[in-house]
Amino acid sequence: MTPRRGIDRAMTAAAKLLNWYDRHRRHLPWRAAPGVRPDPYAVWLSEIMLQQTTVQAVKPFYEKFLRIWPRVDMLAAAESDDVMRAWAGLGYYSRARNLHACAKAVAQDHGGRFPDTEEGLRALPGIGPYTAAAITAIAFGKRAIVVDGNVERVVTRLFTIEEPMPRAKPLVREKTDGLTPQKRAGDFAQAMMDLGATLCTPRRPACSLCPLNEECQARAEGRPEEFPVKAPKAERPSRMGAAFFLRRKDGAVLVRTRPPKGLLGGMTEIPGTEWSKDFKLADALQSAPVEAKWKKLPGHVEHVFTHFALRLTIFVASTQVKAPKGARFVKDALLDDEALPSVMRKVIEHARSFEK
DNA sequence: TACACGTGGAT
DNA sequence: TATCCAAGTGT
Repeated sequence: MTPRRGIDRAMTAAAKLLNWYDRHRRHLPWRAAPGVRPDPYAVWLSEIMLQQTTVQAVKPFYEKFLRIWPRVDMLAAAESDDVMRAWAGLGYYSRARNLHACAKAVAQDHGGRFPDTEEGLRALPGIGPYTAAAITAIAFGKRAIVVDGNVERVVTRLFTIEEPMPRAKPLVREKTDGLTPQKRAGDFAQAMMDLGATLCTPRRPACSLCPLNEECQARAEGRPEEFPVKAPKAERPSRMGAAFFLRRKDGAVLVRTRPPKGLLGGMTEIPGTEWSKDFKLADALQSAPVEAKWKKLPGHVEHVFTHFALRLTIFVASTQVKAPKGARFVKDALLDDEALPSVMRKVIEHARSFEK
């Protein structure tokens, strides 16, 4: 046994991980330099965006938001439509509504400063147990037990937790508590996430490079990919529907705003039918927003949501009418600036591809 | 507790 | 092509 081995053995897992983090941390736009306390607003904004969303997808949105609204009071003062437009394309749009509501609450009820306790943070819209713990640790340097999907993967592997998720959450939290150091809890949390994102990956983890490979039970048993154990997922149902792309003579396009809650809540859409399993194409025109000579376009728009797959048939028409109740015309040049979710951008792209 | 809630990249 | 899944929250 070499002296080096003896030192490693004496180090806690947290010390090993922090040592690794100091050398291999990812450099992300929302991370402060080592030793510098980050801006809680930046930490909060990034954490909300990163919920169920990849770092790569978040980066441009984070930069855009920080450019437009550098401080929480400025975001609080923004128009809701502008926030939704800026969020369009990032998904899970209730996050954007809660983001804005949270900014207003911080500005109005907390003097523009984020609460520095988990309890205080947890009371704000869009901040759940994970985000409250993450902000407490990362932005305020206080010890908190931060458990996200990365931590779940790392910890279930370290301890070969056989109980399936999410039932194992209390045990994972308990184990994470045991690993979390008193100091540098924020760095520890980010180190766990970096480890999960770069080495302790869902498939083909790079165990040989892992700073915790000597204490990992799953690695010792040669089956890291078997963790975390998850219950089998229900299959994804299919739904169908139609959308009606109407051009006025001046080129403006008919759109409407979806109801504030639920799927794509508050976002702009091309008017259409309900999306259902038993959609009948023959009945589609009954749902057209105006009477017109609707022409069915060849092909379909396909889009996959988390819990169902959608196939839309697109109808197009051109008329000179007033916008029906609840709908409005948008100049073609301004259409792309609307709060359009990705599925609606596909609809527009499909319709445009058949023009001229 | 279980389900609703987006999107795009990786395999 | 199909499936998985990525720093979860709200109901």
